[in-house]
Amino acid sequence: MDASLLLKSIGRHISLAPEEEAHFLSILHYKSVKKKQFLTREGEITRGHTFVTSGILRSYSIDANGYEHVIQFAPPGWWIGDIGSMIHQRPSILSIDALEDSEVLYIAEANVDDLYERIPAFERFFRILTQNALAAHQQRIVSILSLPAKERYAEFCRLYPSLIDCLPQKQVASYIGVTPEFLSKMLNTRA
Amino acid sequence: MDASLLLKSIGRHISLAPEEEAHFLSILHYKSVKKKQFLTREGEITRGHTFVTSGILRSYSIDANGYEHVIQFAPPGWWIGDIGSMIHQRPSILSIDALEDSEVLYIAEANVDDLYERIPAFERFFRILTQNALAAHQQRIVSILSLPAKERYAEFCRLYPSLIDCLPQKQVASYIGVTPEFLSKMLNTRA
DNA sequence: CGTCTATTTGAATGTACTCAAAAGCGGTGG
DNA sequence: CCACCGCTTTTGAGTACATTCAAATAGACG
Repeated sequence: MDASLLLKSIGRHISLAPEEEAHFLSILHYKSVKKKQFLTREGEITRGHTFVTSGILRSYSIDANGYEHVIQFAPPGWWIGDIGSMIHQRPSILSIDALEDSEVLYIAEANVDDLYERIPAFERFFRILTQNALAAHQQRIVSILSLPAKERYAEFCRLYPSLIDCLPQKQVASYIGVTPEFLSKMLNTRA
Repeated sequence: MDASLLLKSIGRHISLAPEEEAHFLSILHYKSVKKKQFLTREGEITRGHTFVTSGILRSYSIDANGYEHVIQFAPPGWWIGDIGSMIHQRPSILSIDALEDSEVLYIAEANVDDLYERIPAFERFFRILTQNALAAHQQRIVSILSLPAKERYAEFCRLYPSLIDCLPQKQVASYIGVTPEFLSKMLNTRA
């Protein structure tokens, strides 16, 4: 279990005393998620705060017709989860699975409050993390409401250039909110 | 300037010593925003964390065709702002104005970091606040991507029953992502 | 009362979807 | 190493949900 990426990410916002770091590492769990395996299924309670160290995961909802809608992709260095399920301890409305063989580290929800008590700096860390996520979500809502499909695609390419060439087109279509057929036509129609 | 609603809201998550509360109140600014007046215009840097004490505000983006898209409504007891502009101190992509004569309290962005230093409990308060907002935004993205217009409207009615009968239909249409004409037809077409 | 904005209604249009089928691509096993 | 299988991508025809534009009606406010 290699927590170096996670510690580096934390170190960008707060500094931990050696014993604090040790305690943090002691409550960390490791999990391997092979391609197509689930980390969480819709209806389950979320496992906790999950950080991706390798591979790539996605969270998505399933609509009344059985179609999937991707809410987030999580390459290494990103956190993923159904935040509503996490904070209210209610069944998840999202499923999370792996698009490639992946590895994650997570903090069980049961340990999170204790972590905040012991090491208040984590309040700050997760505040910053959550504010960044909120800004991204807000931006996404603006895009979905304000931009036509073609520009939502362009924006996705701009924001996540490294994801574009490692994701199946079908997944990108689902993220920007169009059918795979429509995205294909869009990309193959000049002008 | 009546901060009782704000203090009550804070008290639900953290407790403050009398001198902490006094310090907090001392950095609070009051502003009246009359109907149709702006709190923030697109392109400006956000004023800071803003809490509504009376009236109702909305944040919205304007697309290439000049159409408005409502991101959030803020009745009394709610916070509002362009979080991206706030945390990165960059120009706002949202405009915020008042739908009714309103009053807000805000903390200037310049004082926020100092507030976190002096009273670390505010790290916790804003962490919780932001997590709740993130959960709501995530839910909204799921709805926009997964539900047809009719059900997005039904969900809005379910989530914000008190807003439905105090908002012009046009504003609700903008929030759920349809034109006012279409919402009108939707509501006047029996099943 | 007059003005301004919101809502309704209608007709024409367009963006994106559904369904179907063919073609491409990658992985796996014989 | 090639053949086959499953999944993704492409392409096409028909359709639907939602938009645009226009005009009439209704409400709210000074």
